[in-house]
Amino acid sequence: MPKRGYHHGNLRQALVDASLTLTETKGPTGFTLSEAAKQAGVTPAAVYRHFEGREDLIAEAARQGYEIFADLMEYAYETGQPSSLASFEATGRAYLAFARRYPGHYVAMFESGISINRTPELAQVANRASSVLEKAAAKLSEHIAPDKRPPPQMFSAHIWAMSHGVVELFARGGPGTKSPFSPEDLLESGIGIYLRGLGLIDRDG
Amino acid sequence: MPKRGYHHGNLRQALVDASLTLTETKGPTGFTLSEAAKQAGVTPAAVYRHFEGREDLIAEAARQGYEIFADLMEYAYETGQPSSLASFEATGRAYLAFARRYPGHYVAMFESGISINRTPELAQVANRASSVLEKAAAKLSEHIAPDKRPPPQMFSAHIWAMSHGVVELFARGGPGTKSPFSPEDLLESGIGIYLRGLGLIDRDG
DNA sequence: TGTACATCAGTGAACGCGCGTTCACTGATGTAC
DNA sequence: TGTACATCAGTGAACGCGCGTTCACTGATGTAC
Repeated sequence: MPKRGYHHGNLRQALVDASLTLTETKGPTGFTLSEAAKQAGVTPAAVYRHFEGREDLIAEAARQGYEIFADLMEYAYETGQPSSLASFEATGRAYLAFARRYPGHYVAMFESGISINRTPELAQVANRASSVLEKAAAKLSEHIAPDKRPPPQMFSAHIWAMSHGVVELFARGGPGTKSPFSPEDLLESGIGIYLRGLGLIDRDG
Repeated sequence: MPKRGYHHGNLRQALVDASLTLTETKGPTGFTLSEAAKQAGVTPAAVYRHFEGREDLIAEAARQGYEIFADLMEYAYETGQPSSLASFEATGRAYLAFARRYPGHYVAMFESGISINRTPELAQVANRASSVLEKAAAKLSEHIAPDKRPPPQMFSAHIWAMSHGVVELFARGGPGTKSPFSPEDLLESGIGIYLRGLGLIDRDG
């Protein structure tokens, strides 16, 4: 329990949490500094004790998101080991699982317009997340004959794109919401077909 | 040439065009009714002669986007005929080409938060666009043995997701911008590998 | 344990701003005779 | 062709609102003696 009373106790994190709830329920536009402050039970001015301003607050929410995201990806990767195929598939699933479970973070990271290069710290943690996927792709590509092996960054990009597309179009009330397939099924089958195309899964597997 | 003078001549479309330029240069947040009016050389109040309000203006921009989009997809489809494979690939390329060439429309359609179901008219034209892709997928699936044929809506969804993901992450200043591959190459190769996975392209093709 | 004092997290009032929207109006354009 | 009139597209002033941000302040908390 945080301390109560005149001093909040842990206002900084409470503000981040409020921001996440807001972006989650009202979308990236719905978030305002004032509303976040109000939701944390505090005056808008109090925010400036902990953040430089509005952008800084969103950036911190995004940073925490990337942190969780990178952890999740790393965990998924290790869960799949020692099979590089299982590792790769697990990271794909982890992407969607993250979007589902941390929608506020997801919006802050990908839809709030915050630049990855806003601070070195943010760039670094974002990079950690994507390098897990690249590592998984690199390991996997060792199973492809060198002469017909596409660059691993290329197919990690493909999987990232498909995952992101599924999330945006089919999992977040987007234009594809009326699809008869669940986002999970869609991504699972999509990755499956793709890996078959790389010759990494049996034609009938 | 539109008429000049006190009466604008074609203010309605001028406002839509101004909105498109704004969303294109400043993102979905950068658009305001007042700014669009200003850019069209007119008072904000004048907008209400032609639109119900802010939302209605964005919706019209999106509607025009879907119209162009659907036309482009249909044209791409026909260009590929009689080969169903060529048709399918062409529609995928058309998606990215549309995003490139009509960035304002793209934002209005996919990032402005406008619901596809805002008006029946909007829903209908959006549906026309996606049904082209579904038709292309259906034709293509005839070349797959019936017992191992996934539902055509499923793989049209896969291609749509990958296309959208490539656009958002790699073609619009997103987090993947530092990728060494062009969005076009990424999408082309991604679709290629995917179609190989469906058994529709030769392993070495 | 008690007192004096420094620190600093949060207050509350105020600011300037641009927003979307409304309203009564004006004056250019189009039409009837 | 000229005049009277109806239409209606755009004006400009005004509105209430919530925003992000600033500032001098206050009072709770922590520390030194």
